[in-house]
Order: sequence, then structure tokens, then C-alpha cells
Amino acid sequence: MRRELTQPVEDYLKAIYELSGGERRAGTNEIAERLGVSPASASEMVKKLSETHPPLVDYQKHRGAALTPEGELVALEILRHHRLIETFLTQVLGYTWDEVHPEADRLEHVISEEFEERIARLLGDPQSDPHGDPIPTRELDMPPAAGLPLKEMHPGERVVIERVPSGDPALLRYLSENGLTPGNRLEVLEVSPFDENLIIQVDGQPGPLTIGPKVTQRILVERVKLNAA
Amino acid sequence: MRRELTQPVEDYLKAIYELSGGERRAGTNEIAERLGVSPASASEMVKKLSETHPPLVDYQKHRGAALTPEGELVALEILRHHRLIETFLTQVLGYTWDEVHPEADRLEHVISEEFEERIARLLGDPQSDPHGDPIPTRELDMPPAAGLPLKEMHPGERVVIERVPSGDPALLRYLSENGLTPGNRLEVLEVSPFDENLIIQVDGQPGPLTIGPKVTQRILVERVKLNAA
DNA sequence: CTCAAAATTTAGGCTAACCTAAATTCAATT
DNA sequence: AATTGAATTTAGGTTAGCCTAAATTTTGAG
Repeated sequence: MRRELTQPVEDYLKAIYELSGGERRAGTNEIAERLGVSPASASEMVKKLSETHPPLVDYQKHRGAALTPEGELVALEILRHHRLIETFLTQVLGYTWDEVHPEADRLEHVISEEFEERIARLLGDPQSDPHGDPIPTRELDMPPAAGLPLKEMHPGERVVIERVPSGDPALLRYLSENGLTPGNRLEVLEVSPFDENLIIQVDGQPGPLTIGPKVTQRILVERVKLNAA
Repeated sequence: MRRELTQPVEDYLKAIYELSGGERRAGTNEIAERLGVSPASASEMVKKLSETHPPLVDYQKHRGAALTPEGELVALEILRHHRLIETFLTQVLGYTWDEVHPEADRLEHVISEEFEERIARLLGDPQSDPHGDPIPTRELDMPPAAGLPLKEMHPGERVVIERVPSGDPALLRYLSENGLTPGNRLEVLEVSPFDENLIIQVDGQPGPLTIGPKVTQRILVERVKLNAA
């Protein structure tokens, strides 16, 4: 049952998983763009992955791709690798937040079960990575995503940051410079009604920060009781 | 100057380095066997590597291959990766001695300079890996190989183990079960004149051990003064 | 409901790395 | 010096994953 999968195949499955989120299908173009290949290549590959035994992808012409249960297991395994590695790199090797992603993207395909297990133990079986992304369990169950978009919070509300978007190193540097890291807290001071900017006061930061909807949409937070930090 | 090299290319360069040791040329067949490919493939690849700019391999038809200075740098870089990773896996992740090799063979091709540097620091810039194999420095100088074959020791001599052969997990398990690990000491009790077996008493082991020339040839040791352990 | 734009697929090709089988060259002994 | 067996190379072919350009299908705007 455990086929040897190539790195490109694993990347396609991971991309489809991430794009299709819960239930929608991932389009050929989306997949191609995310992986930096031509739409033709993505189309071809997705078709091929739907013709394996068992199929890893459910593919219907012109309707995009979704993972089969088997494909999803592979994606979750890779995602577990990725997020454990990111956690390991920051906590054990002292990488900064914004450096871990490319390294994890390469390592995730080559580590053994042994390596996975050993770093998981060393880290105390973490449930989320440094960006707050949930880590699938050993049994490949994905913990439910917690948190609401910061964008939807109202003035006066005090929240703890659960999760930040993990793809863009420059954005990650900006976030950490402004104290916007998982576990840290902030209060929403004001919302501009039309452009949807938020003015927030982040714990431990000198002054308030104005931040736009592109970002606040993708920062997930949890409301906290109003006892001070 | 820093080309992107594929994993197979790096493997060929490493193989040629290890086979040609100091100065002899590596034959096509040897290379093929070590890498588990057909002689035809090795021939083809070696030729190709001699036609890059700059060439990585010095190749003459029917005379085998040797590394150019550029090729040697690549090989040393990979070897540094490999041996640092082996050290890291045993010391930080608690791998046993015989498990590290395959993992390192995969990881060595994908880690960044950053990763290399961070584990080197974490480990205190080790000069040899768990098998006693020397680790090239940051500047890619290979430390001179120390030690003499255990095979050449005489009865009554007391030695410290410097280095053991690293390729074969079963052999490594056998060696460690019998206390034959780098840093440990032993005394040669007897040498059988014709079959060249050695009878040795390893420190910390209950009784003496008889061991043949295939193995003693490849265990490197250093003589020690006769103060007890 | 039509039709152009967007999305997708098909067709035809490329490269890296491998293979087997056949040819060639080397080396070593008679 | 000839010859044979081993080592090596060449010839011809395969597969995975990518590409561009040319069809084709879907969709959404009028």
C-alpha cells in the first residue's frame, strides 16, 4: 500500500489539499500557479494521479481535482512532516520564523518515519507549528482549525493570536516586528468603516498599529476575557 | 559558479571521491556498483560530468574518473553534510549508530548552508562523526585520516579505537554489541598466524573476542600508553 | 441565448537519468 | 604477438516531469 511517491507527486497532493481546504475542488490553473508549473503540466499530472491504484485524486475533466481518502492521507503525512520540521527548526535550531518554510519544503519529502517520530517526541507532540498552523496527529487526524479572522473583531475586543499566514517571509518579518505572533495578545481600538483598516494595540508594543484587511482577514484570533495581560 | 546540482550528480561525485581515496582513478564498474546503477549509466554520467563548465570530473576513456578541484569541493561539501547529519542524528535525536546512514544519505542533498551551519554550531564543530570518520571543515579541508588498522597491532598492545567502517548496519550493530566503538579501548591478546584472526579484550566487555582480518583491516586505532583505563 | 474570454486539455517535444544488448578496447597469458 | 575475458563504451530505448502552441470546453456578460 505504501507506494514510493516522487517529490513532485507529493507536492501536487499537498497543493490540492491546501487549495481545496474543506470541500471545494482545486482548479488546474490554481494548482499550476501554486507549484510554479504550466497549466498543461498540472492538467497532465492531475489526470495521472487519478489513474493510479488506488487513485490519489478524484479528477473530472474541466471540473478540477479533489483528493481521494488515500490522497488525503498522503497530503496529511507531508503536512505533518512540514509543520513538525518548522517547529523543530525554530525551537531546536533557532531558526527565525520567516526562514523555516523553504527548508521545510525540501526536508518534508525525505525524512523517515523514524525522524518524524523522534522530533515529534523531542518537541512534546506539538499541536501547532510556529505560525499556529495545526499539525496532523500521528494518526493523521487534522485538528480542527480554531480562531476567527481578526478582521471581524470589533473595537474594544481583546484577543489572543492563534494563527498567522505562513507563506510570505516578508510578511512574517513584518508581523513579528510588530508583535503579531501566535500566543501574543492585542486589543482592537478602532475600525475604519470603509477601507476596513483596523487600529490595534498589540501587547508589548510601544504604540498602536494600523493594519489593512488583506492581512487581518488571514490572522486568526480567539477572544479573551478582559483580565489584563 | 554555484550551479544547482541534482541528487544523482552529487552521488556520483561523492562516490568518485570515496573510491579514488587519495589519488587513484575510480573505474566505471566500481562507480556503477557503488551507486547501484548499470555500468552503462555510470559511463554516460561520468562522461557528462567531464563536459560541464568547469568540468567536475577528469575523465579519459577506459581510464576511469577522478575529481577535478571543482568536483572535489562539491564532494567535500556533501561529505560534510553527511557526517554532520550523522553526528546530529545520534547526539541530538538519539538515533543508534547503525540507523543514521540511510537518513543522512537522503538529507545530505537537501539541507541549506543555514542548516549545516546551525547543526555544526550546536554540535560544537565536531571533527569526526559517530563512526570516527573525519568531517571536512567549513572551508572544506578534509582533516588527515588518523589511525592504523587494528589488524597490524601485535599481542600486548593497547589501543584506542579511532574509526570503524560505516557502511554496513549489521556490522555496526555487531561492533557496538562488542564495545568496538570510537573512543573505547582494547588490548590485543593474541594473533593467529595463518588466518590472521585477532583475539582481543575490549574494555568493559566480559570476555575476549576473536575477530577476523576482514574487519580488523578496517578498524583504525591508535596506540595508547599502558596506564589502565 | 450567444459568444468572447478564461480555463482547461491535447498534441508534440525536450531533458535527465536510467536500462539492455551489442560493440569495442584493454590487459594479461600463453 | 595472438587471443580471450573483463572492463568499458555505444546504440537504441524507456519513464517522469516539464514545456509551448494549438485545440477545446466552460462561463458569464450582454
